[in-house]
Amino acid sequence: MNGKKSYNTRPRDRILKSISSFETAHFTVSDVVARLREEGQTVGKATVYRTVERMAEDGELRKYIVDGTTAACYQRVEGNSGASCREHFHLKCEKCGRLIHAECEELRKIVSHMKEEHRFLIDSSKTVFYGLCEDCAGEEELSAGEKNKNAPAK
Amino acid sequence: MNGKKSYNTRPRDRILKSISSFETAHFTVSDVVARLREEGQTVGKATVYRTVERMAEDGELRKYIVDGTTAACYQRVEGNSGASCREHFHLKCEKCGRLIHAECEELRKIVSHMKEEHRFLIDSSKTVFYGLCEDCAGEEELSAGEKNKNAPAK
DNA sequence: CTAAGTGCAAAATGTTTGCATACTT
DNA sequence: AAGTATGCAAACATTTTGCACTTAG
Repeated sequence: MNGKKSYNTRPRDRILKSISSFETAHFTVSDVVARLREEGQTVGKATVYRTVERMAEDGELRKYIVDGTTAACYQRVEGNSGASCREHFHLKCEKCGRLIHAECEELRKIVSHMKEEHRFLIDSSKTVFYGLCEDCAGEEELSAGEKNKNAPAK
Repeated sequence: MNGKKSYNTRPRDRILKSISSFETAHFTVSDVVARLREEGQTVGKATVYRTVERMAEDGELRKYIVDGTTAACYQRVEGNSGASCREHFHLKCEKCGRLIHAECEELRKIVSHMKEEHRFLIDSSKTVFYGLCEDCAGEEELSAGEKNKNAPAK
């Protein structure tokens, strides 16, 4: 996908395996390094950066910047094949920091709607909904009307 | 909004003025420092960071992380008057940086849907949809189907 | 043999923090 | 006087890069 050959080396193999072990979850470069270290395998983080960056360029991983202070997150792209690509959004709780994955028809509709009516092409991989998760929003707020929308600031 | 008093100091005044001068455009801390320096005014960047960070907490500025390698971007929030900003979303063009305001029934629906079905309280004032605006998305992409979702990589 | 990959440590960013000093109220 | 703010430099965190060395094809 990138026109560049890649050699099969032991470090590369380890890194790829480690990335696979994250399944479809998010991970950072540090996560990979840490996980490998736990298994007694050492790899230079520069190599991890290089590997992951290339994979992102090749479309095998998706790169996210979830929050300012946090490191870049990567995530395996599943079924990276055009039409089957799911609209996948993220919900980030401003209070506890939890990152929730949301995949649903409503969200898919929004993408179409924005395209048709507002002529704006949403990049769902970069879009994050901020707000309060179930645990952090009080029960009252979740069942209440439309008032008190202001979340307690960070 | 923050419960903390703030003193009127010369550096603070300069920073506020500089931020105002960016109108509704986005800017980084370096931008502010640079612009001030051009005018022969010096301020410690730590002070700018502190000022801007607090303003973001207070809801006067909005903080964006546009890209991994890029610094945090701030942008003045217009009409930051509590309830009026409800159900009001922003669309940010990743290419030209344009910030578009969107207020529509569909978006309002999403808020309810997320609350009812996903038990997540969206904070619409902090949520930004990233993507491509009408001008930056090619005509083909806007009328095309679901293929070619990959934005031109960095 | 040649192109590509690796690891280390240094450099480059971008942001935060400790602290002594200065300013506001 | 008490509470904030400031600026500097050092501390931090993340990512990139230069370079000598190894490895795959």
